[in-house]
Amino acid sequence: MPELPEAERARQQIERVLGREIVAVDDRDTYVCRPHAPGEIAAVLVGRRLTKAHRRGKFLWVETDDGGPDLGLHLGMAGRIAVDEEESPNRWDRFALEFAGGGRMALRDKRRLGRAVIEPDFSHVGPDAAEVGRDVFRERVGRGSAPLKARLLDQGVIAGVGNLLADETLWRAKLNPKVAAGELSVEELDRLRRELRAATRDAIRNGGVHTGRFMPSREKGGSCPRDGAPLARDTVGGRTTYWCPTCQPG
DNA sequence: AGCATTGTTTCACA
DNA sequence: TTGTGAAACAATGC
Repeated sequence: MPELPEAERARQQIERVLGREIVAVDDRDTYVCRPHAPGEIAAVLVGRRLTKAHRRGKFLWVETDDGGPDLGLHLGMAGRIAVDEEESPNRWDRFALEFAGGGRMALRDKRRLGRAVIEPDFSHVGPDAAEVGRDVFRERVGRGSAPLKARLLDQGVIAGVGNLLADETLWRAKLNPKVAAGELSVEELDRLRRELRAATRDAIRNGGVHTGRFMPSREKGGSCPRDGAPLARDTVGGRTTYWCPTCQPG
């Protein structure tokens, strides 16, 4: 599920619990909470309140009051933020905060690749894919011999693009995922950025990356929503990739 | 049974 | 040293 649009939704969920006093923390999952030992996160959060929720790409972090440490969260491959839900606690809650008055916020993640950590380090994370300016986008994305899609997926280049959003964006921009990123013209880079922003905005508004226009066709036997051509399928940047060979020519 | 998976990190290699 | 690509990680679903 989680790419930039889902992470933004998660950030908005976190905002619902700002200001509440934390009375308990479940940080027993030593994989999700690595490198922290059980109880370590609890020790610094109990008694505090979350004050502000931030996001850069798919990375989330929350400030705490009185100069307390930031709490970093990542949804991994299948996580989401569950706030004050009925079925809580849930067997797939990998990390959770309990608040005074009975409320609860959990990182609910079947795959267990999500992450909860104190004082997260984002020094190797690029600018947010939906916020990055034109000139910075040109400079960061439009270089290298790696396939364009691999460049988009590199969170150190720009942050927030996942496998589905990459396919959706490249289809909208009519660019081939396999072309070397450094070969793009300035016009193509600007078009790519424009479609990335539009695809991201649409996904946030409509409820997730799976609501993209290209997504229903993105399966074996699928055809292009624009011209009906059978889609091509291959592994690009280490991920399964679909594209239209007609309107996204190499 | 075997394979794929909306993500990130680590490691090997050029 | 830098850039690129594959494998590992965990667990579920088809």
